[in-house]
Amino acid sequence: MPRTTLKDIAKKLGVSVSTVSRALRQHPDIHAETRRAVANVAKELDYFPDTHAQSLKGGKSNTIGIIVPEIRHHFFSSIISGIEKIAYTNGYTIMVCQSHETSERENLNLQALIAQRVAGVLVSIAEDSEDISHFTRLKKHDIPVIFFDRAHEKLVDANKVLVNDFEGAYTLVKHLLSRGYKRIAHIAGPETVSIGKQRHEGYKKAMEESVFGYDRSLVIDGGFREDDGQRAIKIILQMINRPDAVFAVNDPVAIGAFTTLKDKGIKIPHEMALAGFCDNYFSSLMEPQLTTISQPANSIGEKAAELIIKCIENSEEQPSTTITLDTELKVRDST
Amino acid sequence: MPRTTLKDIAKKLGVSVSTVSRALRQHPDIHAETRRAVANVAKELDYFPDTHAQSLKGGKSNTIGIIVPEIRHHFFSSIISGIEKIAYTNGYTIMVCQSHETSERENLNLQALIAQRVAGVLVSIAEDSEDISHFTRLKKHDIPVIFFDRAHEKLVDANKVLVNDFEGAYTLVKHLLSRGYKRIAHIAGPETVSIGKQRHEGYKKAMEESVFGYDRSLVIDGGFREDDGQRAIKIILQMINRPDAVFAVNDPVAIGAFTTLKDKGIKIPHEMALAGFCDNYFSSLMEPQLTTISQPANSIGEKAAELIIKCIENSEEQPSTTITLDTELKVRDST
DNA sequence: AAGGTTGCCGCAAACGTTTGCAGGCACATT
DNA sequence: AATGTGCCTGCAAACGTTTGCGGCAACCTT
Repeated sequence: MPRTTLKDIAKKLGVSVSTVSRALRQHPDIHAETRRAVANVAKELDYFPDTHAQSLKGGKSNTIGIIVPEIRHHFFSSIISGIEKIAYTNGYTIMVCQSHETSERENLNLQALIAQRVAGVLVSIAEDSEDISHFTRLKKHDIPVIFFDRAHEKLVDANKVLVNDFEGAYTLVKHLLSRGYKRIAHIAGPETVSIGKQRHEGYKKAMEESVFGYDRSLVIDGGFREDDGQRAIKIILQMINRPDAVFAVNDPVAIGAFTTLKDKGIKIPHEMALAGFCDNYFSSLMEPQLTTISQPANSIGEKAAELIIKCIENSEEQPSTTITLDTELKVRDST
Repeated sequence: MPRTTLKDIAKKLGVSVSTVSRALRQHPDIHAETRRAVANVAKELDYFPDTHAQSLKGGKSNTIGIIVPEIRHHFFSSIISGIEKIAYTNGYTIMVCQSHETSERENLNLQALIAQRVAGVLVSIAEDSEDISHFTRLKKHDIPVIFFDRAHEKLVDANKVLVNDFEGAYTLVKHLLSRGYKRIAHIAGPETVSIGKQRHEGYKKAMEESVFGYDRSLVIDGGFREDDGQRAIKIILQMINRPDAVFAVNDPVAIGAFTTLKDKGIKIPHEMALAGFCDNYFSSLMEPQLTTISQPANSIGEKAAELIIKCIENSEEQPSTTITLDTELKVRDST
């Protein structure tokens, strides 16, 4: 059975296709009775407008594209959940892509989204996004884009929804210092990505203000994934003057460090304290519960969705805005 | 700037639109030189075919719809990840919807997916899906559908990718019995959903074979969400003859029970053992690590994606198949 | 040289919608 | 009776693609 179209309804009622279209869209030109009749037949025949035909005609679709590094990370799936909620209530559907932390995949995802004529794109960039030229293609295609959680340092005039990375890191490290930890290591992310740079800066400032000072050798560079955390913590454990606390740049890295520490039988926090930027949900499930800077994943998604919809619907160029959400220090057992 | 179309390329080269279309699709009728010229201009102008126009013409899109109860659950996001991987390598994109465990939202999601003319739908039904008539609409629209993880008992001739729920539950409860637990409670899910029924059945059989027998009063009915687990474990804790072990039907329920037990300071497994059907990742992060029947979430997604693509591409009606994946008993600290 | 073959290309229709414009009808106004 | 005024509806074009069919050269065959 081919899908039912406007033509089917029109034929059944002996009216024209345009009348049916207008009737369904509540156009005032159409007689109330006709409208009712159309509505009835439409329901009877289980009619839906074909979104492809609609977008083809209108040049726009009602789909919002999302690119995240990994769907599986609770932090990102929570954000997606937040996005979906807002998108849904505004009549948009979402299309989710994963970059797997590579800009190559990011680029391909972007192609697919452009081909889909998405109304807008929400993206949290991959850890290796050195070259960000692929995002300029969106501009060429007049597709608004919003960067959430992670942005690139070169992206200055862009819409962003971020958390207060610098301040969060600063607060957390201050907390560690106040707890009496003396050698605090930092498992850092790539400097080109905002959360990598800003969190490192926050750590740096707090350390500089301490009696111990900032020591670059206590910073282990890496990516944003679990195995980066595993690798880094092993390096830290072999340091001559072993640190007594670790600040991990994000969720997977903290978990990688966490599991490795447990595997090696190292007691948290007595032998090594651990804290990081984490999803609240996760860190409270673990044992010991992790002290973290908790990030409002859902709100990030909601704000980002609200902003992109605003950009889509007021198509006049908006000034680029940055929304910064506050983080919260959650002191728990791991420090 | 409007997007570049076939017409733009054609105009620039002084050929017809159809020639450009064929050239890009490697049609043998087109001269090699022409084809090269077209390819060059296409790249220069950053051309992508408009998927809406394509689907409108072909009546099919390259989008696969997915409906899950919650994206945020690691189990489902892992499945989605598996689906995305296979879909991606076969040139499909995915569109993700959440039912939030209500069949009402499920229905609306379905509408959106039909309107999108998705090529196929993968769905894990909501816990309250009593009425499943909305799925028959897909059939009317000639859209293949595959149920993964959860199916409905009334869906007999449908494609399914499930895990061996009955056997998994049976094996797990046998394990608990062999560990010496005497009063094993079961936090059950809705009977209309396959995983609810089958896991209960597995539990029942194992108990019937034990010296203790099957006692319906040890089974607490509920849904599939975290608060169901919390509610159920509280009931269990207040039982006159308190059980010494609990088998939770799924991931969120087990976590709900877990956190509640910890909050109340009840030692696992000494005062109460806990086990469940869980995602492997999760259960190994918790402390004590949870004994579980681990489910191959990624494989479920991959198999489901492979199957739906087969259904889409061999459009002749396939006989309905059910793929059952094996589970694995992971004995850990919680029992 | 007439007819046949082959290689390359364009015309036009079709997919399902939306929408500016025009037209037809009934009624009220001169 | 002719004109004007709403009200309702239909025509047709357009969005960007794909594709069957036909056309027109150039070449080959007898």
